[in-house]
Order: sequence, then structure tokens, then C-alpha cells
Amino acid sequence: MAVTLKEVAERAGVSRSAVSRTFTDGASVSDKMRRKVEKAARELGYSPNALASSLTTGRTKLIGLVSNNFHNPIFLEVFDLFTRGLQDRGLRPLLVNLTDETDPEASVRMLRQYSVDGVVVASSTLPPGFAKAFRDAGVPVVHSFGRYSSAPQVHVVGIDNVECGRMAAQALVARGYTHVAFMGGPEGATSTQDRHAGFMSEMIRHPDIQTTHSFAEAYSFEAGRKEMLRLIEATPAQAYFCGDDVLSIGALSAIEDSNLCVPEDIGIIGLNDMEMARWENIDLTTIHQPIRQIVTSSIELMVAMLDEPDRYPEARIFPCSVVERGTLRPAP
Amino acid sequence: MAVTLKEVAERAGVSRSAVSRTFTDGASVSDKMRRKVEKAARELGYSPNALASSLTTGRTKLIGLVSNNFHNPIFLEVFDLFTRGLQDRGLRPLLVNLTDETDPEASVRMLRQYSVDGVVVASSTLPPGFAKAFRDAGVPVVHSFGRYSSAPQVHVVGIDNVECGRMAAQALVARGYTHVAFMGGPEGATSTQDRHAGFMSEMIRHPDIQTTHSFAEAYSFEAGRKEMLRLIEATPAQAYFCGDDVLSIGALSAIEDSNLCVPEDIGIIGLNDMEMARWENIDLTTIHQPIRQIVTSSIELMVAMLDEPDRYPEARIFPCSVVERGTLRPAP
DNA sequence: CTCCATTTTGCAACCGGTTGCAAAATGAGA
DNA sequence: TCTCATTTTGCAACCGGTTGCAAAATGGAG
Repeated sequence: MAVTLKEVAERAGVSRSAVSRTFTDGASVSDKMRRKVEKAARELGYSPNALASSLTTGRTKLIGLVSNNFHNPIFLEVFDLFTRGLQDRGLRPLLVNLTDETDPEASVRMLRQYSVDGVVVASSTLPPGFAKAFRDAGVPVVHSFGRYSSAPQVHVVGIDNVECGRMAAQALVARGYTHVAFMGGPEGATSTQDRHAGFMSEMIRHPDIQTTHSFAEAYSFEAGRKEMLRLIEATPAQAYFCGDDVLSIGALSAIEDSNLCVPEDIGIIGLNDMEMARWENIDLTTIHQPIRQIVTSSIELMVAMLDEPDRYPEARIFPCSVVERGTLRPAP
Repeated sequence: MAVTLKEVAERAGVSRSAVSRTFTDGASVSDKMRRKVEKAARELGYSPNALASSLTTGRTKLIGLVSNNFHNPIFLEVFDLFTRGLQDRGLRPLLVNLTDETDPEASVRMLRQYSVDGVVVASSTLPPGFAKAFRDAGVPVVHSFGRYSSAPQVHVVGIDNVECGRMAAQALVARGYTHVAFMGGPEGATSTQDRHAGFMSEMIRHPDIQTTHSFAEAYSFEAGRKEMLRLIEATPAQAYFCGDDVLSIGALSAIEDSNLCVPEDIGIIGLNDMEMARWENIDLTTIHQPIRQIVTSSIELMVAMLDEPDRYPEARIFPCSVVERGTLRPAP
């Protein structure tokens, strides 16, 4: 079916090496030869087989893009940014959906079978050990949106979730709430754990403020809504730090359904600063996470690692900041 | 770095073919041989190179997943379903983001370089000619969410958008509105064009009802919001058929901001029946599109085509139906 | 134990490219 | 026009597998 290098060589009346060279940049080919080969290639509609060449060059330009966040709309933007960024650099994302499979070994094996040049783990819920499995298998890996550690074993690009939890707590404290709560994403998610830890580390300094917590089933609108409906049934806190914006927006919808008012009856602060947070009828006070920068930086790091696979691991942490809108009552 | 078949063969003291055969099912190997090889493979941590074998077998198990819908949250579900469905069948999605690139030739070339076994075009906006380019290049292709045609040139799986437009119009007519409108997605999108055409084909039978139309810039919350804000500035219609649910929800947010009521001041009917449409505070009347079935069927068709590349093209069209909720006034 | 049909195994060529090396071609200087 | 350094080209081996074919091994029947 497909035209091969050999056919082009025959048509142009040259050796196979000559054809190969005209399609590898940096190779030594005379202009005359190049023109001859390109003509033949054009006539035959030839385009080189990237996988065959990968056999000898050892490079496939394939990057595994591994994620398990397929319910949080934020990740649609993440995928958009990743795929475009990778494509712009001539790399191809091989998408792996981890939703039903959490054994790192299986993914490692699969991606090694396809000889990916590197792997980006894009997940705010997977533990560091997951990305580590790739590193151990000798595959360059970047964990985007991963857990920050002061002694990272693999490259991590993201935010300091503990610090974000602390910021959220401080924002609530500053507004004089006397009963606050953390409403997290799934309990097993590293981002939930860290945000929770940071939140508590601040609240513990304010023993006069009642502090409670609970967890939603997933980072999704639905889960946030469901959890807030449950909370409203019992005795809700005055203000919630929600695990992220989708949870917050789900929660807002539940509050509205229950004929309660924001921020008068219940205050909400989210995390992410997604586009919807800006809508006038949502107007969510939230902590901005610089997603675009995280993705860009992850890709740069990945590209750098292709040339230097044993690069010393680093954590690239981007600062976050509170965006004041209308879902928390003003500071007294 | 990676362990090769040759090393396994040496360690097991057998020929390379023997090793190859133990890893190809359906090949003739004795139990004794198989055990010997598997032992050596395990000890060395061998796993076969899928790309090398693709050279001789002509199959990579790579499927190009091409889309340009990276702003519509519905597509996160679509990607989730596609990636899982493909993975379950041992196929690997190679994701291509068409956002900045609309020339089919470039995508065709790229995907051929990676010898994909097939291509799924998942887009409700690309013209049929796009998918056709793959077919012309001899690559099996399925266009999911593509334009229905009674004489499809490529396999199409989706809904009849013209019919959906008609259904929406009928729903509005039945409720006695005297000024209705179509608020579409981007004007160039085939789904927009078809839904519009269907809508108009019905409305033309009701010359007493004033009918207008306009288009949002994209299928996104933001675009729907923005367009509805613009419409409210002028003289809004009594009811809108919005291009899809995200547009509808964006529009609802705009209506709420303008202190107008739904369905009293403005009625809305959407299309898709996404999860959010069910929220009590949204409660969107909409037309259900069976996304899950469309994806499943697309994958089945793709798999069938891998065995039968020249399969006669067919259009698989799934019925849609109106889901009555609260954003249209009741029929008189 | 022999014979013959059947299964298992290894050889060697091939898939579509790349690349080190040496031979051939080029061209500048004398 | 002849030399010699430099560039360009082709040969052949190799990347990591698969597979048709023939030889070797197996096993059941006689």
C-alpha cells in the first residue's frame, strides 16, 4: 500500500541511503541529489515511515500522556494545551486513560512496548510512586499537577497544594467565620490530602473556630453537588473551602436548590479559577492555579529530558493567589 | 536499554523464532519451549517491541483520534469513552488536536508516518471531506458525530442533525411561541448548519411565527453566554433553540444576569442532554443525543474495518428525543 | 522396533528504514 | 593538467521483530 524508500530509490535511480539522507536533516546530500530524490518522492507520494526509522534511531517522538482525570472539565483544557504544545514540537501524544487501571506496571509495560520517548503523567490524584515507576523503567517522566515534595524523585510541575490549603484557611479566618469546613475531592487523591493538610495546619492555630471536613466522590460537578446537598441536610458550616472549582460550582448549585444564599448563608472558596468561575451568576471566589504555565513548563521539561534523560529531578512549583469575587462575605 | 528478543533467545538457548512465537498467539510452540522462553523473558524483564513487529505484520494497533472540539466539556466524556473503549480492545489512541490546523493533508501525512491502523475523526464541526481524505489515502476511517448523508462516502456514526433541528422547532411551535430563534454554534460547523436547516425547514411551514437566527463563536459556555447577552441587548425572541447544551447553559447564565426569567421571559431548548442539564437549578429542556452509543458503535465499526478495510461505507444514525424539563413553558 | 503422519524448531530472508566506512566524485590550488 | 583535501555516494550491516519452508523431533499404530 504505502510507498517505501526502496521504490523511491529505484525511481530516482539512486541508492536507498541517498533517499534516506534527503529525508534526514543534517545529512550530507548534494543539491542535485536532493532535487532528484524529492522529485521521485513527490511523484510517488512517499512519506517516510516514522516507526521504521525509530528502530535504528531509537526515537519515536511518541510521548505517553497518562491521566485519570476524565471528569473534571479543567482537564479538557489541560489536554488541549498538552496536545498542541507537543504537536508544535513535532511530538505525538499517545493517550492513556487510567480510569479503570491503576497498576503502574501495566501502563509502564504498555508504553514501553510502544517505545515512547517520554511520559507525561497529568494527574492531581495519582501518588508520586506512579510516575516513579516510569523513571525506574528508564523512561523520562514528568508528573504534571503532581504532589509537591521538597525531595522529588521524579520531575514534578504544579503547585504547592499544602500552601493553597493554608491560603484558603487564612482567607476564611480573615473574614471572621466561626465554623468553617473543608470539602475535598476523593480522599485518596494527593491534591485533596495536601489541600486538607494545609487547611488544617492553619486552622489548628485557631482553636476558637469550629473546623470540620468531608470528601466528595470525585472532582466533578455532580460529586460537589451531591456532597453539598448531603451537608445541607445536616448542619452546614458557614464557609467551605472546596477541593476545586468544579466541586465549588456543584456545591453552589446545591445551595441554590436549597434556597440558601451565597455568601450570606454559606460562603465558598474554590481552587483553579476556571473560566466559569468568572461568570456573573457564579462569581466564585477562588485560588488561581496557573494551568497554562504548568503545562508549558511540563512540556519544556519533557523536551529537555529527551536530550538529557538522567537529568537531576526537580520540582517546579508555581505560585497561586486568591481571586476575590462574590462567594465569601467581605472581611470585617 | 531495553531487552530484545535476541537476548532472550540466547539466555533460553533457543532460536529467535522460538521466542517470537511464544509471544505471538496462534503460533506453534510446545509447552516445554514456551515455559523455557517465558522463564528467560521474565528474568530479563523482556517485553516485545510493538513497533518493530508492526514492520512485518503491518499492524501497529495505533488508532488516530482526531478532534478539534477541545472546548466543549461534552468531548471530555467523548475522549474518556473512546480511550477506554479502544484500550479495552488492545488499541492505542494517538491523539491529534486539529485546533490550529485544518488542512486534512497534513494530518493524513502525519498519521500515515505513524502507520496508524485506522482513524477516528471525532468532530461535529468538520466537513465530510476531511474524513474522506483519510479514506482516499487508504486509511480506514470513521467520522463520529459527523454530518449525516444519505450517500455517505465514509463511515459516519452520529445523529441526524437536520431532524433534530426540526424536532426543536416542533417543540417550540407546539408551545405557542410567536417569536422563536435559532442560536447556533460556529457558522462553519456542519452540525450548526444542519440543525439550522432542519429548524428552518419546519419554521417555514409556520409563516405566522417570527423566526430569527444568530451564531455563537464556538461550542462553549462562554460563547453561549456572550451571544445571549448580545441578543438580550436587542430584542430577544420568546424562545431559543440553542446549538447545544453548553451554549444553552451559557445562555441561561446570561439570562439570569439580566434579571430575566426562564421560561417566562425567555425559553430555551438545548441539545445533548449533558449531565449538568439535569441539575435542578439548570433543569434544561433539551434533545438527548446518545453519546455513549455513538462512541461504542464507532469503535465497533473501526474494529470491523481493521479486518475489512474496504467495507462498504455506511451511516449509523441514532435517534434523538426531546427531554422535557423546565426551560420551556408548557404546551397550552 | 520400524514407519509415517504430525508437530515443533531453526534457518534465512524480509519489513522500512539508518549509518559507519570506504570508494567515487568534486573542486581548489599549483 | 595533475594533486590532494573535501564532499558526496553506495555498500552492507544493523535496528527488533515475523514467517515460509524444510529439517528435526515426536508419537501413535502396526
